[in-house]
Amino acid sequence: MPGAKRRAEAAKTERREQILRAARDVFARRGYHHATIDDIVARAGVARGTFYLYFEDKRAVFSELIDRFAAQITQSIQRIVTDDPARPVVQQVRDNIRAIVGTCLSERTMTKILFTDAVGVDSDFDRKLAAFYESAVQLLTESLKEGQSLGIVGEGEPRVLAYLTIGALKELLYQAVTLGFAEETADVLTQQMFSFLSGGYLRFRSTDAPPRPRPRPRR
Amino acid sequence: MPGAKRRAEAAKTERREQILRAARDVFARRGYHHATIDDIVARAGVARGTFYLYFEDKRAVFSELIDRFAAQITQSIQRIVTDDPARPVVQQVRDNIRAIVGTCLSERTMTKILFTDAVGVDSDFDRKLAAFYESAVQLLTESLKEGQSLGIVGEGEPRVLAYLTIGALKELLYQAVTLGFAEETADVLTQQMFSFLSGGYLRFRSTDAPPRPRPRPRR
DNA sequence: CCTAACAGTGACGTCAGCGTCAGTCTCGGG
DNA sequence: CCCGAGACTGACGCTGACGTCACTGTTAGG
Repeated sequence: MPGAKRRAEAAKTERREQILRAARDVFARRGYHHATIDDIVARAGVARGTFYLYFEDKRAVFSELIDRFAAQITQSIQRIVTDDPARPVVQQVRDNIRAIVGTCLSERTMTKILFTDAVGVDSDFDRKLAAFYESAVQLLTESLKEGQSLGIVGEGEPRVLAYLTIGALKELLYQAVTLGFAEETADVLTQQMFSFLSGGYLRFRSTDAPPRPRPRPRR
Repeated sequence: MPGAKRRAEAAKTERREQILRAARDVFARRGYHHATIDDIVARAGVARGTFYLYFEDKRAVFSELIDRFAAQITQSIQRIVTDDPARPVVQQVRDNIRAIVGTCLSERTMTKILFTDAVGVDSDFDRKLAAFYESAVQLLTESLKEGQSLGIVGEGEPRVLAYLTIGALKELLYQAVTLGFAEETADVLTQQMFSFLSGGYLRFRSTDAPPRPRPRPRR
């Protein structure tokens, strides 16, 4: 029977997933460093030895979880194109923010893990993560540079702007997930983030402030 | 001799400091979780037992380091007053940003530790830290509300704005410290942060964007 | 029905890091 | 000069988590 092999294959994959899910929950609850293999196998309902049939060690499961989540986020971001009149850049920017917010709100557990435990696991892992992070910063920096030359992005060191942007977004997402905001708030958060990027919030009568547009009263 | 006792006292304090410094350096190099008591005493040049004469355990040293640093940051922030014509609010905001940036740049090691290791130490410690963090958010949120009623701060949920602000600042500081920016860049960073808060950076012809001021061309 | 292949098990030996404490050293007061 | 208080030391025993491996259970093919 050729189906037998296939069924066995599927069962193995499912077991793997089962362990991954258990690990994810345990990491979220106890934090990477306090989580033990025993916690994970207990949660997954398998024996200690079984874990080692599927993963090298704790670090390996963690790594796989993060890799998947990182890929999920990366996928949700669309590179911005400036030559499509049907899709204004504003909308594309908004869509990207929205997509990231949506992904994080639908994967709260992983979001929390990514933001609280991913740093300090291991120096190798830290390097890998830093590389991923750097590529995100790089992408945004490039986009900002391009935006500046198109007059869509204001003056300022692009890389610094990228840090500020990512930092703000990270914090917003972290809090949203931690405080348990409903998934429906995604649009509101996107709006707030977008408006923050568009105009900041400080409004001074342009005295000694740097050359910047003065706000007009609403409407 | 009454001075004898005092000298002994001073020696003890100095020893304590010596261990604290060693611990700080070890935490920065290896991260909280990978740092061992042996690492710390080796660096401090004292025996294992001595450590326990001064601190309960690893967590206690760490806690003291963080407490001191948190106090240092808290001190550097001045509550904003709106009724002193000699000190415009703009300047006070700027000064606060500048003070925080300055503190973090002059205490790079602690800044790095605070941002990378402080979360996930221990659930008690996490709670303490969350409380400190919350008080900062609270303070900023209140200020923003007040600012809104004075027309200095634009519309938006104050608490969300607080998260965005703190997130941006955190990331900026973390990167500045990690990438080893010179202390002289403090003013530049302050300027960038301030200008980010003042006007964001996205500039769109006001088509479908939310009601916001349209940028005037510079000068 | 038998058995080989293989997934799953969990008791076991190992070890890193911890906190202790009996003993040593130092130094100031008598 | 001697003694005792107290700072300091580091070898020691303990523990909790790890990864292994000899064994057990299951199932498909003969």
